[in-house]
Amino acid sequence: MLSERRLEVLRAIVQDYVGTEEPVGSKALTERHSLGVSPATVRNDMAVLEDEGFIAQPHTSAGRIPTDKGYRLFVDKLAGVKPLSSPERRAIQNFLDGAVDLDDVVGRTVRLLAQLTRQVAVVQYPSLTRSTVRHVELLSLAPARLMLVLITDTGRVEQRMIDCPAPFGDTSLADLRARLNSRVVGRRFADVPRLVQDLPESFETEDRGTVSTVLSVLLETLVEETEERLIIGGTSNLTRFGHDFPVMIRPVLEALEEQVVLLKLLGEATDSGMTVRIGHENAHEGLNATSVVAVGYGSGDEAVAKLGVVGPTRMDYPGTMGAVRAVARYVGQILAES
Amino acid sequence: MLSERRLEVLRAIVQDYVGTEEPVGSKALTERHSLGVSPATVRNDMAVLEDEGFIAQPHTSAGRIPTDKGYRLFVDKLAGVKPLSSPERRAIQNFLDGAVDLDDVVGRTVRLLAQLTRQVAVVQYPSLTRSTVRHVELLSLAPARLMLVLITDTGRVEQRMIDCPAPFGDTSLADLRARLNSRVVGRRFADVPRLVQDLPESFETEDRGTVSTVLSVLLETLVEETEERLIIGGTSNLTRFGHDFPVMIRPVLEALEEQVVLLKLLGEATDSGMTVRIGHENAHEGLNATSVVAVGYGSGDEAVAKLGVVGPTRMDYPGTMGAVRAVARYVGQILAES
DNA sequence: GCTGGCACTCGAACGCACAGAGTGCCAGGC
DNA sequence: GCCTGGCACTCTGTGCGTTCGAGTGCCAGC
Repeated sequence: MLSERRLEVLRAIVQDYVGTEEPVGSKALTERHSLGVSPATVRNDMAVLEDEGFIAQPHTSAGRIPTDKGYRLFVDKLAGVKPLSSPERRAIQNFLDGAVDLDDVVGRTVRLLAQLTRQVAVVQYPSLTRSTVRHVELLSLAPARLMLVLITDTGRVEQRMIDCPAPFGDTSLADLRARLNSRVVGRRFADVPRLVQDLPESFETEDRGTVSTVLSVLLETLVEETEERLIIGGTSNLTRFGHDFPVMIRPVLEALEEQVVLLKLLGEATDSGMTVRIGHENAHEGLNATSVVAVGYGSGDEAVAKLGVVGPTRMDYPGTMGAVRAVARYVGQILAES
Repeated sequence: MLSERRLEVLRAIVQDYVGTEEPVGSKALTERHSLGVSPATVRNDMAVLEDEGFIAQPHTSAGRIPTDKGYRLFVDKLAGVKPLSSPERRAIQNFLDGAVDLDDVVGRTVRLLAQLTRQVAVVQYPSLTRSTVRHVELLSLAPARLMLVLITDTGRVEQRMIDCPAPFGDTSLADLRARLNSRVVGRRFADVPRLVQDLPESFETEDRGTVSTVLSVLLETLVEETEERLIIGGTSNLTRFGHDFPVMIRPVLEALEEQVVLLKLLGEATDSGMTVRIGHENAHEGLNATSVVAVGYGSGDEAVAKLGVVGPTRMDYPGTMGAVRAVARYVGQILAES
């Protein structure tokens, strides 16, 4: 186990490196932090930290920079989550309160998060899997053409066109609409299939085909839309990445364009609490030079989706974590209110 | 007026520079193009072209590169639109045919365009202004709470919650729904306000407040949603921008994040035909080093929205224009079918 | 176990010379 | 009048050697 002072040295190295973006040497360390010991002592400590793999030298006779393992220790043991200042909190609340609908909430959230952390923000739309049904509507557009509209408790609306196998009368339509709603409103998506499976049987033979079609489209929508959407923002912050950045930024932009990658990334984050993945801890190769800070958010006590930021491993972890957590909370509140 | 050969020299310069990304000299030009004259002659022509402002030298004793004005002449007079190969066309069609709904169409389009041109693609959602109403639906969620659903002929769906000033009976609701639809279905958004303005008068006094509320929400939706949405893709292509690109790419990413800027950009494009804005022709400062190729697309003969690409001024104009035009056409077809 | 001292290493910065590409201009030929 | 070959000139990019300084590792002493 590392001594108290060595941990302190590591913390100082991380803080300085994050601030200056340059390898930090023993002399600079003692000057900028009151460690109570001389540079020589710090050098010894650094040698140990390097042996243990927490820091590294880009080249002989340069200062040290933290390794992924060093950041990991920093995040786990040395850094707290820095709470936002109250002006900041007020600003968040004001900004999010102005949102008019779900798209707007998500859009504002991603901009806010990007601005607050000065990094790339990723916000997932509230998942349908854990949502409940607020209303199902069936509209007749033509004799054999229906539109299905599905409204969730998080305000999301999905619609689908349905071509019926046979013309479907207005009374049957009203009937189906009423029965559907009485069974599924307030229920979770996951429960819907079970709740509607026997519906066709209660209709006249001639209508059963259409009812089945409608149900299959409904179920399909539930499944398809479980495949989540997300939006990203603040990509221009990538330009502050580092000196050698053409080579750094390319794979990151590519990874960010692959929604699949991002969804997997957020999916890997634990449901409760904040997840920080540092450098090579990220499965995706293009993100090996980045860290991801993610957290779940939701309208109630349960997370319905996740949000987070992607930035260089050399990031201000306490500040970033504080911002991410605060934003997630406020978004949750907003969703609960609407 | 420039002689035929000088134009030919300009064309050669543009082509070579686009290909190699390096200033092109007189010797290289004569070697790679059969101009039928010697380097010395080409040098004289280049001197003239430079006097006229079509090309420039980064520094004395370097080759020439085209100026914005040079690209402008190239696009206007020297370059055709390069049609896509038929395998490419088939690929486009297959890719777009797989789309399941409007979001999917737009999403696929943007990816396709980015891939085809290897640049940043921008696709605007079909505008509501020129759309017509397919259906208006009113749902009663609670005694004094309604949901308004608006469906357009381009498949777009908008919904709004409405809190009524007074409870609203089911018969009144059905009545309002029927009258609304009979007046506005098939009509253009722009005409809707005129068509519904006298509706409240035909209802009982106690319902007039609610009817007015519903109408005002409807009109509000029409106006609000005229504020268009758009999506972008292929930002990682920016990394192929140039050598000195941190400084180049930053303002571009920032501009791309400002939806307002992009909408204005597309809005400036003429409705019919293709618009090419080169370098400083773009009003936005951050895009002074980029060119924008945009074109309208629509389900019928009229454009309902625009799409295009943003890339370095040093781009393959004929190829890009060909891809943009082809994609716009196929998207139009897809929209017309659905 | 901490400290000061010291020799050593290595990258960044600077100056310099050189090669190469490209130009402008001029005199001569068709 | 237009094109061409030749030539001197002007740059930039590159390679090389030197210097400078930050930072290290190690050691002897407290």
